[in-house]
Amino acid sequence: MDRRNTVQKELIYDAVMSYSGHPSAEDVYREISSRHSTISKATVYRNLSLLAEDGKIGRVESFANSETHYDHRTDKHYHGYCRKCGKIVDIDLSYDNRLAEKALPMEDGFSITSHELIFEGICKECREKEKKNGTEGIKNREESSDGICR
Amino acid sequence: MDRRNTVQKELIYDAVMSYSGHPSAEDVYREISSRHSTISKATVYRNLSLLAEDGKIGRVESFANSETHYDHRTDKHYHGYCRKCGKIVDIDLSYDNRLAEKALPMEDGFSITSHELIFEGICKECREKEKKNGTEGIKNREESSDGICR
DNA sequence: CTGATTGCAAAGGGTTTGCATTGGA
DNA sequence: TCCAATGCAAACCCTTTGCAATCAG
Repeated sequence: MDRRNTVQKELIYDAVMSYSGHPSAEDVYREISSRHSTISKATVYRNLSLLAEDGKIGRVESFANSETHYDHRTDKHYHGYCRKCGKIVDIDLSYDNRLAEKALPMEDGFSITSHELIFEGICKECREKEKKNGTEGIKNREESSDGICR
Repeated sequence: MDRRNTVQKELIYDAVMSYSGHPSAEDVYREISSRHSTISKATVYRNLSLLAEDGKIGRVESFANSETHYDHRTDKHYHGYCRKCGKIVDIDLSYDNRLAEKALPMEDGFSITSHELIFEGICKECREKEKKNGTEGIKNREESSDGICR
């Protein structure tokens, strides 16, 4: 099952690499379809998976039932997750391989291969919004559809 | 918006507390509906959310687009996640509050409130299955529907 | 040529929601 | 009484899949 190069794959790769942040499949699709209007969402999903599998781009596993995000960085590092708008940010904390060695699964035979460390919090924009309208709710992810907090 | 006690809420709470492991909403629903056949899935989802919000039960945030799992433990601790069947296991590694202090968000104004550390790996049952039929695929989660690996 | 890749639309899973009804405080 | 909680079904979001057509190697 050898890989072939297609215009679409190229476009998708370029979109991720040039994206300042951590785009979701939807973000990549939106970005590309403005110019290449015939691209299909399925193609975007398929290629993001392939590219991540091949280590060409990074994948930020989804958290709390949100979307999967992709990353132009391919080195292991940690992420922060805004609990209001779902935005992903990079965290400056060196990746600690020894963590997996220290961890003892409490079930016989479970073997650890890697780890993910996610810092939950709130981003600047969402905190300011919270202050303004006194919103307390923890899931106003829809408020972010104005595009500001992404 | 004060909370009321209902038979259903009680049943759901009891199901989580007596479950050996980390049940999903589906697990809880299946467990209860065998006796209380009229309970609705929506009620299970709603109550699991309320109970977790009130800190009566724990919630294990979903990982890699799998289901959300719940926990009879309410103290902060880490989990392992089987990449083949999605099973959740407890990890014996003391919860490190200082991790959040050491982490520096690379975006201005992002404030961290907590963290999740997930150890990815493979459980005993899935490893043995892999050996047997030489399956290499990383997403045979359907194989677990036989109920063994949960 | 040949089979990997595409676009489309339909299906999938996990979860949430609208609404009339029920029932706890 | 009154509003939170229920059951049901439909809607929801994100993602995957089946299929015939296309296109890279």
